Parts: sequence; C-alpha cells; structure tokens
Amino acid sequence: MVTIKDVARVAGVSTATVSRVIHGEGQVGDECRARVKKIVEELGYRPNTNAQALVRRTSMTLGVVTPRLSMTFFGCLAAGAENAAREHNYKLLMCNSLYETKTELEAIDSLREHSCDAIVLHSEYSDESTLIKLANQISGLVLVNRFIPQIANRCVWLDNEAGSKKLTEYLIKKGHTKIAVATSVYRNHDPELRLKGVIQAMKDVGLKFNQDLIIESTANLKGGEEAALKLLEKDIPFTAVIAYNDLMAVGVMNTLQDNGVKVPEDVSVVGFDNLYISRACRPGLTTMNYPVEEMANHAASLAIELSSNKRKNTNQTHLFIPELIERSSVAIAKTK
Amino acid sequence: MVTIKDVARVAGVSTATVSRVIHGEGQVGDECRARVKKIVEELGYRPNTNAQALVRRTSMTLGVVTPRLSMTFFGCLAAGAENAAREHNYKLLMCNSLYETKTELEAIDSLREHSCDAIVLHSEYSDESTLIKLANQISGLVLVNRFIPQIANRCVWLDNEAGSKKLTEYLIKKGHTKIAVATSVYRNHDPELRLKGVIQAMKDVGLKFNQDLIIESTANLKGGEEAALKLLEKDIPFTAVIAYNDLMAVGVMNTLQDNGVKVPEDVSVVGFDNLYISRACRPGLTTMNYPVEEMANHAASLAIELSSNKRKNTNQTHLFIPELIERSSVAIAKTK
DNA sequence: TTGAAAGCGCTAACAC
DNA sequence: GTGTTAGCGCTTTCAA
Repeated sequence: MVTIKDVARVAGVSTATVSRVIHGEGQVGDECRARVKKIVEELGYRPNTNAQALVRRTSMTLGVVTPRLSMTFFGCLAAGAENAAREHNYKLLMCNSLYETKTELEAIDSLREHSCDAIVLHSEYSDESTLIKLANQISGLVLVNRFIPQIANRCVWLDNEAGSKKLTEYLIKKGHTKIAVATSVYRNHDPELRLKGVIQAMKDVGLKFNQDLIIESTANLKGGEEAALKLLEKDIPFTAVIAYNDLMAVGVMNTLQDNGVKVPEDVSVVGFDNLYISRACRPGLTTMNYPVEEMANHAASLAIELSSNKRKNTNQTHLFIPELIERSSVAIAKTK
Repeated sequence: MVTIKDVARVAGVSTATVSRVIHGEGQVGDECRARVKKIVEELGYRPNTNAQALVRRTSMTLGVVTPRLSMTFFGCLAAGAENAAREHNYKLLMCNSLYETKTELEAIDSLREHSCDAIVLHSEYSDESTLIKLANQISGLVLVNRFIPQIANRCVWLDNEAGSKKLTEYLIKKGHTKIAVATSVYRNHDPELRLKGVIQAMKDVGLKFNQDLIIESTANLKGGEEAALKLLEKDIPFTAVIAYNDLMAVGVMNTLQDNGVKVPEDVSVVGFDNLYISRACRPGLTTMNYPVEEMANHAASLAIELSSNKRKNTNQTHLFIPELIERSSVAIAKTK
C-alpha cells in the first residue's frame, strides 16, 4: 500500500505539501505541484479514507437502512440514494432492518461507529418518539417514508392519503360505488393512511364505505391472492378493489380472473407504487406512482447536506405527491 | 463522542485494558473486567471503526459492485451478500457500476480506499485479463457471475449452458422442434452461453436449429415485447420461444397474447432467472431458477474468508446448477 | 511557499 | 494482570 509518506519521500517534499496538492487547496508552487501530481500518478497513490475519516471526524459515507433489499421497492430506494451519494462523492453503506426495530437500531448504531453521519432511514415499525430522539442526536438523519411534525425538515414523504383519495375519486368517476379494499394486516402508517383516503373520497361525495369490504392480508402477491379469495367468499357485491400496493393488486387480479371474474369488465382493480410489475401484468395495472428513486435521491442529498452543514435545518418539509398512472385494469362500472 | 480514553479515565485503567475487555481477549482481572464493562455500558461507548481499520489495516466491510441496484436481480444479489456480511459482522458497501467498465473500476478503487478488502463483483463487460489482474491484486475479490479458469476459486457461477440445455430438452420432450430464441443484443457471456445450450440440446437429438428464429433485443420487458413483434413479422412457424430471461419472457408472452396467439396453447414460452415476476404473470412462467441470493451469500462469505486468510486459495471452483421451475407457460406442441 | 509536529481513536508489542 | 508506548495514514495549525 502506497501512503502519503511514500509520495512525499519520492517527491522530496513534506506530507503536508502532498496533502495540499491532493486537495487542490492551500498555496503550492506550480513546479512543485506538478511534480507531486506526477508522482501520485506514477505510484498510484490513493488516500486512505479511514485515516481521513479519523482526523476529519466524518467519513463521507451515506448509510441507508431499509427493511429488505431484495424487495423491488427498496432496491429502487437504494438506487436513488446511491445516485445522490455518487454525486456528492460519498460511499453507500447498506443495512437491512428485516422489519424489526431492534435490527434497525443496531444498524444505525453500527453506521455511527463508521462515522457515517448521513443516514437515510425507511422505518415502518419504530415509534415516533424513538425516531425523534434519533433525529435529534444525528443531524444527518432523514426519514424517507414518514412525516413526523416535530422533525418536519427531516422527513421526505409521500402524501399517501391524498394519493389514495385521488385514486378513489377516479374510480368513483368511473361509476364505482361498491368498492372493496385489500389492505395490509400490519395496519401501520401507509396502509392506514391509504385506507383513510379511500373513505374520505367516498364520504366527500356522500357515498358510505362498507367496512365489510375491507380484507386484511399480507402486503405481497400471495396476500393479494388470499384477499381475493376471501372477498369472493363473502358474497357481497363489489365492482372495484383498491389494493394496498401493486403486489397485492396483481395477486387480486390473477385470482379474480382464475375464478372467472373478468378484469376490468366485471371488476376493476387498482394498486399503488407503480412498480415494474404493474406494467408487466395483464391487464396493465392502473396505479399511483410512488417516485421512490427520486425521493431517495432527494433524501440522500438532504442527509448529506444536513450532516455537513451545507444546509441548515429549517421547518420546510419535503412532500411528494403521487400521480395517477392509467393502464387497463379499470373500466366503467357495470350498472345492474 | 465517547472514546476509549474516556472509558479508561472513568474506570481508572489504561486504554489497553479497555481494549482487552472490549475484545474479550487477553488477561484481565474479573473485578476489573466487570467495572470496565459497566462503564462502557453507562457511557454508551462504541469503538470507532475508522481508527480500528487504520491500525488493523482491514475494515470489516464487504464491498458489492453490481450494475444497477434497482433491478430485482441485483437487489436479490445485494440482499444475499448483506446476509453473509451481517453473519460475519461486516458492513456492506454498495456501488452501482451502471454497466460500464470505467465506473466499475472506479467503484473498486474507491472500495479499496476504504480498506475494504472483501469484494463481490458482478461484472458483465470487463474483459477477462482485467478481471484476472484485479483478482491477483485483491485477495478477497470474488466474481459472482462468471467463470474464468485462471481464477477458478474466485468464481461463484451458474452453469448457464447446462441450465439452458435442460430447459430446451424439456421443451423437446413436450414435442417442440420449431423453437425461437429471444436473446440480448449484448451477446456477452450469459446470453451466448444460454444460446449455446439451446443449440446443443437440439443437436443432441438430431434437430437443427433455425438461425432465423433468433431475435435480438434488449434484455427487459420492452425488449421481449419487441422481440415478439419481430418474430411474428417473420412469418416463420414456431411453437415455442426461449427468452434470455424472465423479463423478456413476460414481454414475449404478453405481446403474443395481445396478438391473438394463445400461450401456451399455440406457443409455449420459457424464461430464465425465476424472478418474482414469473410467479405473478399469467400464465405462470416456466423458467430456470437462478439462486442469486444463495450464490451471493456464498460469494460474500468466500470473499470475507479469503480476505481474512480464514480460507486458503485452492483450485476449487464454486458452481451452482439451475433447476427447472414448471409453471403454466408450456404445453405439448401442436402437431399440424 | 513549504515543513515540522501534534494528534484523530485505537491496537499490540513489550515492560513491569 | 495491567500499563506504557509507538505507531496506523492523514490533516492542519503554526512557524519559518
């Protein structure tokens, strides 16, 4: 390993001078600068970031904590963060929290051991007080999926409720009044907010939402399949189903079709997130776009700037609005 | 930030003793050990990993370089690596190479600056000599998708050719003889190997492969759609199409069906990878399982053990065999 | 414009 | 059993 000392020795200067040349700041004579640069090149010298982090007390790394990297949604989140990190010349440290508060906290601790002071966190289960405490301790911590008023400027979030409301209004405009909802068994933030949006939209036009048409299931393909089955068993008429997310929606669509229910002719189905899968399934799924990658990019930049004091903590929040993606899974409601 | 000195001062011992207690090795008196442990707890002391990395010359981090984290396949790869990293108490440093050799090399350089000496690399475009050189420089470098004989023990790979052959044999057994192939425009390793498997399987039973039935396109959903269109235009009879991967296969299936071709009644379609999408699409896609997560886990462990000399470099290679996943996209060939 | 030197937080001989 | 000490590779005053 070639160190700054090696470069200094070969160039016949002090390490301080080499350091100045490397960082392009500080006064260095032209001739000297050129010589050092040449040696750096020849020797293939690259500064050791651990040593730099030690003395600078910051390591130019961005930590990202998400539940599970193998889920497309979180892969996209990580990709967005990576992008921002690269632009800022930061490295990306990744941790899976596996949907557990304990693992999540451990991940953050281990990130801090690495002097990693910019952190983007997607936390579903930790409670607000824990998160607030954390945010107050770590100036570069940014949440990417939740809004907590006390730390508004540290939240990059999507208006789930408004999105869900918009989606429901779209369905109502198409004549749907008997609307079923396939939601997540874990009724935390997002599921609850999205459900709220549905109910509000219906209430706004004087429709009353039938609570019996709420089906709880796991928030994935299989959960969607199971939800559709349960729904069919109930034998309550419905002309549309709003799934918590795209994965569930596809499961619902498939099972409905397998049971002779035509989508969208008999029943319309919509999802949320606009994952790759919503383009691939048949019929193409109408859904709300969740600009995760863009949001993660924004969150990562924010975290980096906050942690390096390039941006001061204000009261501004960072709200994104989902937009409707129309495909082919919705039709005018049957009037019978 | 609380340092080892703080702990030492409060506990009335030297930093060496604290260090011994932290790592549980070296002789320390029981009473003293207990006192130090208590103080560590009280003060919330956590060792600074940058300082540790500096003196130990190794940073307990695993670097993973893949083309693009937002692609499901690479997300799964990263998840598998994360798992192994966690087990070894390593951190995970992620880089996107964006399918470019230059970015890839930069990523590896920056990983090395971090004293990150265990690296898992999914490289599609770099040439063998570059990779061999790299592997010889970095003892903890492991390739996760290629086999290069000179560095056999550093390769964790899937037998693409055998997998593709097996898949083709399955199709032949179902009576298919007119088989089309939708392959990637970038005819590097995997696509070439998989194509080879197809041709070999047919040759083995005395069938000759019609080169006109090879369609090149991008290796994603859209590419599959385009490939199907081109195939239809050619107006050459075929009863099955083997797509380079699941994404293409789904595109092919959808476009075929949109054009009135029934899958699998008229045409059978198969993919490769066994991504989530192959379960979600209709009909369910018959495909070869690519155990990425497991392979990445293995590769990461190997990289870590190699870099820390816990395992010595042998001539053993690390080969995985894909297995057939039967779903509903294949039927007996029509005899007409 | 350049160099000397202190020190970031930690580990590991070596001494006692 | 425990402490002293010399660095790991780098940055950054301060002095020249």
